[in-house]
Amino acid sequence: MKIKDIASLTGLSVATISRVMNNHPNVSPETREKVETAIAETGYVPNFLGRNLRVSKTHKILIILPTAGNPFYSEILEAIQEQANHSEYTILIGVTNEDPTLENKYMEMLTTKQVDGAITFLSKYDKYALTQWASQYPLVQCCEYTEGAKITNISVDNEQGAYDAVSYLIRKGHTRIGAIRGQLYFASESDRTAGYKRALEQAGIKYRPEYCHIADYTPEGGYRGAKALMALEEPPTAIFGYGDTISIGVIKALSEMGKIKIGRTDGVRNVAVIGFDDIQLSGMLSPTLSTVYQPKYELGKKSFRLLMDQINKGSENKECYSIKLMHKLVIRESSEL
Amino acid sequence: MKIKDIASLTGLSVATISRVMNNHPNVSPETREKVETAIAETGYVPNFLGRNLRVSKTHKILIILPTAGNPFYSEILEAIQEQANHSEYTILIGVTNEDPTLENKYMEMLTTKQVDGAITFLSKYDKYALTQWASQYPLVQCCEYTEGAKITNISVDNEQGAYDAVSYLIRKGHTRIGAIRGQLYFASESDRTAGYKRALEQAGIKYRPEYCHIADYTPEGGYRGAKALMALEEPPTAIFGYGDTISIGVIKALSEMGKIKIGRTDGVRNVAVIGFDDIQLSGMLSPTLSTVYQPKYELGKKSFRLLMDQINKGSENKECYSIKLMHKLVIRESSEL
DNA sequence: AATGGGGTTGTAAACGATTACAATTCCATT
DNA sequence: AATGGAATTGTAATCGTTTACAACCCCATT
Repeated sequence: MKIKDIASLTGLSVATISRVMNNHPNVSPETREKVETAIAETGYVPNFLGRNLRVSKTHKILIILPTAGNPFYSEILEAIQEQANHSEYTILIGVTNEDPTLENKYMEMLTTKQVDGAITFLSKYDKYALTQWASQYPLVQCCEYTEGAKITNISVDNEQGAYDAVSYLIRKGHTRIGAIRGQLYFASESDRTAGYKRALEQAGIKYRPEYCHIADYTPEGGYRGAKALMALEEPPTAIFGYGDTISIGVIKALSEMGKIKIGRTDGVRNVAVIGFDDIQLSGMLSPTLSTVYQPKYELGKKSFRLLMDQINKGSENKECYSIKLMHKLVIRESSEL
Repeated sequence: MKIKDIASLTGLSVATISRVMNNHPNVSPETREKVETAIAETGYVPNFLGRNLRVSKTHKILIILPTAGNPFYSEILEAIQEQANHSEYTILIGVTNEDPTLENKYMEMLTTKQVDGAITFLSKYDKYALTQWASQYPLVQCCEYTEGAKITNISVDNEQGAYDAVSYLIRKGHTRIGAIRGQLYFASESDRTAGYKRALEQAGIKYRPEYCHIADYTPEGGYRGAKALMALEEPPTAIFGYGDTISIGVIKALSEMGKIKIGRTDGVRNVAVIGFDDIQLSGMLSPTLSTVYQPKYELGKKSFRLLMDQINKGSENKECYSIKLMHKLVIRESSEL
């Protein structure tokens, strides 16, 4: 069942059928009526392969994620989805697992016209390559940025967020503050490390490399990281996790070791924990997790909007925006016990 | 830059270029060489819109999810992604939020040839409509099934899983067992309820409707559900959550109310909690969550394989399979304190 | 009655690839 | 030298739409 069939069925031309399908104004009410009943009777739906080729649009956008498991991304994704549902766009998801081959494969979907644009959550691109991509295709970078690349990006101020978190711990009297960071893969990470160091420095605390542990952005990573930190000769009295998923594991490890206890009465001091992201789960842990809030809904919504602007604008006027949204330190129990 | 450009550049015909692109055997080594260098020099990549129309394939498959936030789905998705990465297929994700309009919109992507097949995680379809879809397009139903529909589906035995969990609680001496279920939307839910009832009945415990609370599949849902159950005149001594995300909230609520305490010494009996799914987080809670394990990796992998079989098989031989994978009761701390 | 113009419809050329089928070349065989 | 057949290449149709342009009809105006 194709447009031609409807044409012969109604005795009209394919052009007219097409006009009805696309709500073109110049169709007489009678023919429109006739065509619509024919469509309804036959259950005809247009083939997008033909349409897409003709108009050179796919109405699909690609979301490139480093990993599928992190709830932080899921929550942003949810916001993007919501926006997409209100538009005529469908989202496609590509997970790279930090495999450069896959990263390229997904970017190539732009050149091969499989998608109209992309939102990437990666940052370790070559800045020249990235600028090149961004100049040719609708593309926005979310939660990350690549130093020196000309591309629209949107994120929080990770340096300041980390600074705020660590400064808070210092104000609470901590001087031995551990950190559990990711695999050095993201710009957001370097920034958080910079903020961590700045806070220490400002308080006159010297930075100790052994306090900065490298792990996955997973509870398991945080769990192992915390165990390692606490095994040091002089273990930290507070641990800053670079993601809530990490801090979940930190809390688990500390609880297990008796370094965290709710309603403690034995006089021992609990190890303080602070995270980053503020995923939904954070309020549901015991103890609830203090963390740096990222406006995930806005990050997702705005990314989508920025991408749509680029898509609709066409190739002229290719200016790039670099947008910072506000983070917020959220104090719950884990830093207060 | 299109195939024609490469053709004129090399002085060959488009057919030959196409043959080189698709590794057809009948191309002389010299021309192949010549074409390949031309392609490399110009950076030509084929336009998939043209190709897709011609071969009537998109190399995309759609995953239809009820919600984006549940880590249970994320973990299955991860498995599907892994499979897809090894194939030439890309996955597209549609989240319905239980909006029937969206459900239809996504299913229509099959008829409009936007995707080659779909994996759906929904169950409340009209069985005739679903049979109709499944007979016309590659389609598999994952984690759910629709009674009476002819469609390939794969899931665990939810009835037996719930039965095992509740029976275990009964063996541990509990007789007042609460349940927190979802919004009556999934077949898996009805099945779990059936298993819950069967276990009670077999032990001679009468089913009390007020013990069966309805909530969202979220920590917040579980949190509120647990508070409601504990507010009953005769509160339950154990709570079975229909998903780990629910049970996370249950644990939170109970901890807050002092109904769960790790290393309790006051002689009070803790309320037991058990979940369903076994998401990665479950081992990272305090207390760790006892639950019914679902083989998420296999569910994802097998779904993808089953879909590929259908896609590759074409329209002939449309037989449906109904596959049950094994669940497993995983006992951790939350049921043992 | 001729003219002009708005509204409606049709004709046919795209879009960029793949692929039957036909045509050509090249060699070995007779 | 003529023939046949395999290997290679080219021609042109095709996939299902959209859309510029042409064509037509109908009616009001002159």
